[in-house]
Amino acid sequence: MATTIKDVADYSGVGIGTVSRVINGEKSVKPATREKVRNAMKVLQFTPNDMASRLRRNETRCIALLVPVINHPFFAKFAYYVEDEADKFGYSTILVSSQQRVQKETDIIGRIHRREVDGAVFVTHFSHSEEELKDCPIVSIDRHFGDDMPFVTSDNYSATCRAVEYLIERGCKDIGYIGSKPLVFSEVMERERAYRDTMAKHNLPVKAVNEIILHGEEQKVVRDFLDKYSDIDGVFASGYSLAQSLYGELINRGKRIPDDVQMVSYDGSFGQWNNRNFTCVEQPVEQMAREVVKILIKKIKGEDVEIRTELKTEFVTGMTTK
Amino acid sequence: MATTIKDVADYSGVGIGTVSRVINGEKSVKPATREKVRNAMKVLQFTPNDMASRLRRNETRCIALLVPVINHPFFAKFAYYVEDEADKFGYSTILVSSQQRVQKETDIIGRIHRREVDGAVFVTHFSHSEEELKDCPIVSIDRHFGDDMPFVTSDNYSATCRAVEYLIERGCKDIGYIGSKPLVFSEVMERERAYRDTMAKHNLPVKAVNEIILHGEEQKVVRDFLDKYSDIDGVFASGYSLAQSLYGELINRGKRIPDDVQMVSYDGSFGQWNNRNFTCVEQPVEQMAREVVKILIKKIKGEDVEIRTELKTEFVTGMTTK
DNA sequence: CTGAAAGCGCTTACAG
DNA sequence: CTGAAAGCGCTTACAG
Repeated sequence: MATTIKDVADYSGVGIGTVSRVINGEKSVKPATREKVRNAMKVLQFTPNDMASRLRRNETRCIALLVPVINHPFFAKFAYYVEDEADKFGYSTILVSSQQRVQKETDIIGRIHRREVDGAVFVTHFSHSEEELKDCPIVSIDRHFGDDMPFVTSDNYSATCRAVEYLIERGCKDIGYIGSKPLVFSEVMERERAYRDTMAKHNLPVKAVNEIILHGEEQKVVRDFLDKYSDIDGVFASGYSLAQSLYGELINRGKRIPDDVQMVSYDGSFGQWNNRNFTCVEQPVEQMAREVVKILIKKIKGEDVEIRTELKTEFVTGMTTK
Repeated sequence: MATTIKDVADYSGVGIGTVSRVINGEKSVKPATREKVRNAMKVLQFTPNDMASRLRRNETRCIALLVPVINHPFFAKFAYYVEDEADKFGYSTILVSSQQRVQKETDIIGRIHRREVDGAVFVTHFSHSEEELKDCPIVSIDRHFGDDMPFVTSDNYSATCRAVEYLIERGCKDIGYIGSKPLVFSEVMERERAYRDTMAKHNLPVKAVNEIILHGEEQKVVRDFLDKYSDIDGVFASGYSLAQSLYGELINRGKRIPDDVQMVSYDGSFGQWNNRNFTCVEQPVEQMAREVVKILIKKIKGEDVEIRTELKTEFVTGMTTK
């Protein structure tokens, strides 16, 4: 049996309440008593049992982080900062890769209900009933789940306008758009709208593909896109994986980048893993992660939070445009 | 207040013990009773409280995963499979990126002691006293911490011999080695030994740099390496980040790969993020992750486990060799 | 400043 | 097959 607060109390000749007070650093303990207890803890190598205090306090000090996949540069970087920020507040982060399975997402809601975690950060695709989500402290990235679930997003519309305008400035006339359509309403949809609006404004033809794409299917969609619009001289890719696939496929088809086709993507600069720099709209991943954690913790504590938080992207020029 | 087992018991007119038995699927409950209880649970929207059962059972059903950084392709992929495998056994995975801070590593040991997690998977650099590690269910990758801590590794020595032999077969005469020296004894050290042995066997000169390198410092070490050994026509890089840096720096210096310099690396194929394929020794990341989790769970349950588990790598030829 | 006691929501021998 | 009771290791009014 591990040593408990009771053992420490007996050893130091005080009550268990006093030991608890020392553990929790309450100042209402007489210094002499505190020392006695501290000493006993050291001698007995006592470590307080978290499970017990959690039960008593009714808080787990854990949050769940749900991402579609962790081995993807955007999500990995995001996870890195979520964990770091949560840690600052004394929260642990439970990692869940949904692998696009709705079941794993729903599981998280169960984990909140059964008090395995206090709340969750959702980066995902699926929809969930408002009923299920009721009273669950969840904050999401980009997606809207019901009216009172907070989310953090980036300036999708204006950033995409800027990116498409850039292609036009660089001389592109036939600009394609390739994106992945989310399953629930998401700010990501603003990207396509921005593209269409910009094309309309310049009287340029729309060449868009925007489908539901699961991870791993990018290749096929990219091929279909290029088969359909073989004459493009510019393209906006809504997401890193698509941009990667597109780049590879364009090279395969003998296109030179940026000479024959110029590319801009939403997310594309993950320097640590890739020496190539795409011209891209860079999301403030770190800031988004830290913000989402702060909002979640406020929500867990029952404080009021903003429903919508929009953060600024940065436009980064790289080797995929002239 | 959330509904508890007591509410369910009252509603269905049974004792709380019986409700508990139904929750845990014990077969010793009369079907009629079971139905009554099930119904009550549904009506009252009861969800069992995990914190309580954990305390009572003295198990958290959580493991911690410690990696130096999560936003690195090897660790991210590894994390993906660790989480997936742990989930199969009903365990949640708490993610911790140590960011090379010894403090965060030591913290994990504290988390085990205070029963926040049942055990941990360690992928890391630092050393810890045997005292601290005593009785902690921890399984590591590559590193040896004391004699009774199990670890999973790959066939570092023979795989590196094979890789260096390959460079020799391809005509290299001046083969460099660049690696990161771990802070505690690690199987990774076998790579350098393999390189040196192979060079000796062929009477070729040793041009090795093997330093303690923290993430983010690769660039500098690579530059120093290339300054010192500017005449190499082949190089073995012990790790993905080093290989990436090396590749970039060689290109910067006007070298053509593989025409001027051929490269082989340990880890280098992370297709999902990188269209370039390095010639490399590919570690069985998935298998390593699943194995490490299985061993950890056995250890948590007090079963006997092998101290050393070696898994086979695969040699993959790519565009960095002739 | 501190102790005795109740209670967090479960599980599990024990007895029937 | 099932209930009453003890107990997991803490925290926290309450009373002094």
